[in-house]
Amino acid sequence: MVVRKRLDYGSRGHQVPAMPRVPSSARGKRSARRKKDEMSPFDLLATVAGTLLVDHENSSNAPSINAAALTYARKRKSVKAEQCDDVPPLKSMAVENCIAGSGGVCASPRQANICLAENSSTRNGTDPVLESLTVKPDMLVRDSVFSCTKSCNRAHGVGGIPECGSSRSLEATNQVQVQQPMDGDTTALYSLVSSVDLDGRPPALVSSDSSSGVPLCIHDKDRTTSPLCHAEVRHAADRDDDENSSGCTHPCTTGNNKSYMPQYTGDSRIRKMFASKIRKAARNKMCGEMSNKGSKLNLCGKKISTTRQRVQRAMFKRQKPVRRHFTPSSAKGILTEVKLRIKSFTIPELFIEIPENATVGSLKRTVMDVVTSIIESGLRVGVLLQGKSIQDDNKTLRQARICHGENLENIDFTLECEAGQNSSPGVRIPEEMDFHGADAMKPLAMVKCEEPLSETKAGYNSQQRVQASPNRVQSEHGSVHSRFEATAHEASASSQAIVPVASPSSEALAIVPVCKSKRPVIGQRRIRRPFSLPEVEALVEAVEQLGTGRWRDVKMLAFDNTDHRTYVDLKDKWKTLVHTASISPQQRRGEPVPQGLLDRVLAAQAYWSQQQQQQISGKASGQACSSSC
DNA sequence: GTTAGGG
DNA sequence: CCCTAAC
Repeated sequence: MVVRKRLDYGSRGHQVPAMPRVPSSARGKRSARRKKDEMSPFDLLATVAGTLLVDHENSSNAPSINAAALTYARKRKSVKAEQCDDVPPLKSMAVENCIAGSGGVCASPRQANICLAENSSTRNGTDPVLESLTVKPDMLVRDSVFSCTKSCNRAHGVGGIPECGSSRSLEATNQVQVQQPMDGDTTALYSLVSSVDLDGRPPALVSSDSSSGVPLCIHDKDRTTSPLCHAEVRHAADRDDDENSSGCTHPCTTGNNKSYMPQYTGDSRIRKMFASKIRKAARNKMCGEMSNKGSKLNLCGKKISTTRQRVQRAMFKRQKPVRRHFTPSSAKGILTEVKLRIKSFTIPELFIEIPENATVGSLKRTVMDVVTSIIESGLRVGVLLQGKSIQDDNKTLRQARICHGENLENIDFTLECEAGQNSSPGVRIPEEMDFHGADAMKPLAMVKCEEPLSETKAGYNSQQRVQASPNRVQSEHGSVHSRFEATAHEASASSQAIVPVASPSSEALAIVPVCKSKRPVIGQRRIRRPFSLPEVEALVEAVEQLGTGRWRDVKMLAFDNTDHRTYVDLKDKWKTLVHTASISPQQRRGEPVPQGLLDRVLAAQAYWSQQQQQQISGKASGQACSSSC
């Protein structure tokens, strides 16, 4: 039943999560639980997989692949396990590298950006998406070879594993050479890779997965071997899983998980940052997409029931996006697992103001927050085939020949932040940063460094300093760019240069990614833009004419051409003006407002309040009268 | 979409 | 400035 259900689940019946998802808490503890839970499903799956393979006409190679996949999965876990003994040191190293390599992506230039996003505390290596993507088939193959060799010798002869040139596999570099076990099997390999890498599923299941997924695309040469391999592999996997998981797998995945998607995990810091509904919405949206993708992936069918669920889970999420693009092939009835690579991941340049007393930790957090917010604003995926961007989203993968192994290596993906996509290189000044009217001419001082910062002030000031400009490369890392002003008052401190924000507490450091796009990034707090004297005058005058309670009209009358002042802003400003006028001059802060103006504020406030009272009373009396009458 | 008011 | 309730 279980198996069947799973089969039904996947369009091809290939992908079913072999194991019911265990509560996260439980998942964490793998070894004990795993053996018990996984064994039976595993057997079932293996059996089914074997059947499928046999039935499949074109799946001659599948078996070896499957076996390889299983082995791989196992190996990843158990690189250090006993099995490794058989494997030459180099190989084992290679494997580890590979494994780590998945995480090792960060090492590459491309991932630098991503790494940036990662939580510093966690181990750098692994971008979820990248990681999954990075894993190369070769690795799988290799591993599979080893394991297969060991467990089933037949696989060797059959599978084109031999080609894998084990020697090569050693590639000292994290880059794993892609070795195709057999020609034409690339697809299979890819499928294996993906299946293996995919969400954290137990290795055991992998076999079933691969078998299910691979057959169509792969040309299996020896069906017979498959069953055997499966069985053996499986066992090996079982054996090794526990140990392995703790060993190799762990480091990579764990690190990845933690580091990579903090935003989704509910990092308190981030939550704080995105306190508003909009922000939450944005995050939910992202998560929702992710989950959707995840489900989709599941449909695609990868079930690796290993002990590493925990670890892989994260990977799964990451991979989803990419894999998702390949689902079309499955629509045709063929599931093809492919290895994907992220050619580039562009994150807008970050401009962050750093308080002098900032700590490394605060800087990291700041960067994390910024990157998180940027990423949450959305990512765009681009597909490159042989370096050429594929613009036609409606083109089927088959049309693009993406589902065939020969072209898989030519496919790359790019990730771009939606927020930055429209922005042009260079400094972008958000709409909010635009200066309208007289204010624009004022010298802008980023921060009044000379001025002692009250808590509030510090907070505000610190908030405005981050600017992100996509695609822009800049050498001044960590420097603060004063693109906009914080206070109208004096430009003395530094009207332009990079001025560190003197904030009393590094904690006050807040970042606001700035996007040039007119539409502010969702969830981003607007920069503080104190009302200038002319603005205050205009406001007072308008209110004197229209009264309080007609803020929309006030806006249209006095600030119609000022986009960054909403009627809510005007209302708030009036509120503060009234308050300011009602307190002693010594208690007032900020740019002083002429007493004359404040007097007018009070007068207008009194007048219109009275008017409102009268209206209310009149209304009430009218109602009373009417009711009484 | 506005307004009002608390944070 | 943000957020929300209430219109």
